[in-house]
Amino acid sequence: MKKYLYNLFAKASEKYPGLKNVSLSFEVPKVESFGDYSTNAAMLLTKELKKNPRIIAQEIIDAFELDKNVIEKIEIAGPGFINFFFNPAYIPGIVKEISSKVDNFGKSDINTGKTANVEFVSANPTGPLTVGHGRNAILGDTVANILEWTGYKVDREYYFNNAGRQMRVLGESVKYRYLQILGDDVELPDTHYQGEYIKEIAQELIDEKQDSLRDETAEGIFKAKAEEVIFKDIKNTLESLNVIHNLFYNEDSLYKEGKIKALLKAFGDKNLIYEKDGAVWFKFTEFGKENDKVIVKATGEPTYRLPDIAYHITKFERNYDLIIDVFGSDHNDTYPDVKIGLQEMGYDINKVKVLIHQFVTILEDGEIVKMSTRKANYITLDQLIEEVGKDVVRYFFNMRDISSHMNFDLSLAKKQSDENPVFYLQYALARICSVLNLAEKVILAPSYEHLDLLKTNEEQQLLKLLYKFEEEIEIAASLCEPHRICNYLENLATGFHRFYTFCRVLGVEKELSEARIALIIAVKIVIKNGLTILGVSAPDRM
RNA sequence: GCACCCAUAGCUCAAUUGGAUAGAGCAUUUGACUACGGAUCAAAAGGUUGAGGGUUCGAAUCCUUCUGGGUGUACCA
Repeated sequence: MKKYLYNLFAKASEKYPGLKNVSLSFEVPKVESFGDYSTNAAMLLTKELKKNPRIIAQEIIDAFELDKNVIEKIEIAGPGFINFFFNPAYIPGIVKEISSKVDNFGKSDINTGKTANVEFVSANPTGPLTVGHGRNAILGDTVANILEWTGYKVDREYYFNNAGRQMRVLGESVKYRYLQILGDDVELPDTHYQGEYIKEIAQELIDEKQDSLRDETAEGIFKAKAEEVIFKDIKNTLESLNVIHNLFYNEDSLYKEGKIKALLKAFGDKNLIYEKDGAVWFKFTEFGKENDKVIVKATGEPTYRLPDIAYHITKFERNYDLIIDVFGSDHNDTYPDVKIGLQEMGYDINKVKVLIHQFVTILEDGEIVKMSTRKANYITLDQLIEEVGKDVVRYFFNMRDISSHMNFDLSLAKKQSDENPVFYLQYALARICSVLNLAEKVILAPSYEHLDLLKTNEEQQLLKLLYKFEEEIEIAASLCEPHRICNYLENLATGFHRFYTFCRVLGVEKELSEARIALIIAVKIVIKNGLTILGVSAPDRM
């Protein structure tokens, strides 16, 4: 319907040239009596034309070539809105379109030919993934899905660092546990990783090598074993959420390929850095930041900023049209530095989109569960998946705007009650499938010949929702906001349930019945496609 | 102190990015199946969008000053 309106305006602008300068937009009014779509184009022209917007609106309407079979009525309302009322017989056409595209309905080609890189999770292998990582993982993966639906070719990338201080501490932690199991009287310092998983890794080493590792350094086999085991666990956890990265980028390769040194030299040539107290500092104060920051420590080791910038440069060198970083809010102070670095190296930082999601607060019986990997008093992502299931985890993390602090009430999620929107959607599907099964038994098939019989209020509302699916995906893609898909699907399911209670599919006259079968098949396809984007399964029964 | 984010119905959250009368679910109250799955539907009630000021035809949304929360503010990543 919207596409039709755009065409209508494009033609009208030949007769009414003022329209060419308007950034045209159509909205579905909140109130039904304001029509199916509405535009504020006339109001946007008031300043330019210095005329009453209602007069402008009338002039625009006069320039239209109208087909009464498509648009029944046009009204000017309020301060100058132009409201469009579509012909009810035109609206069911969407059902036919859906039936021909099926799994591809909702896909568009607005970004075909472009490539995107979505970097997410990127946790260093120091411990199991937390619930916070879960939000990150689901957000990144779903954004990637949405981008793919608009035509992007997407790489899902995981950036990690298996060197550095944290990993050293990890190796030491394992060695302490190893010695403890062997009966040595050593204490694990507070500063080290306290989790049970450390003991398990130590036990594995004992099973494999007994006490022969007593004199090995913590940096050697202990660290290596820990990394191997933990990374495998991380990948397993992600896989159980259907999150699969196709690229892994190790920070180490930046050093091996000399990219760190080269970048440092480039910064030097551009006079962006200086030495002080044996360290190398970047002049962030010249870019409005409060302090300059160290990028190479006195020990000669870079801080994370330098490799982060070098890493992002590789993304530019790999020619992505869109570069997305997914971070938790604890990183919100670091990416501006990276952007400054990139900008000074001459890269177009508009290609970089940083998604900062807020923290997840876990509530259990009304109590807040605080989380820290090192102190090990957290709920792991694995535990969460086990408690509530993959579908609920994926849906819950997707359904909120990323900028909102999210409360995840465990006791509530465990209940799996009707408060859970996942079941609401899946129930709609199950109902549709059930009706379709019965239809088959009485030898009724969908027919697209008499769709104009779909004219009750409930049917028309449902049909109009179907039109919006593709558009919602496009908006969700351009804003990187997966929660819009959830909102849309819940609306669609409501529309269906309402239709279901007021309109019988079976047991009415044959032509109407066939048209309604066609309608619910279309609804089923759209719900299924929506759930596919979210990574939630779409069962035929439940 | 400074930076970023948040504040909307009793609770958890939306609001087509500046649009017309701010919407859902839960909880509360009241209705609806001898027929396609009642994990459903209909209706009532619930609001000074944290407070004040500004911008304009029009503000939950933009600017500003407060208040209250979150996250950072390392020669950790």
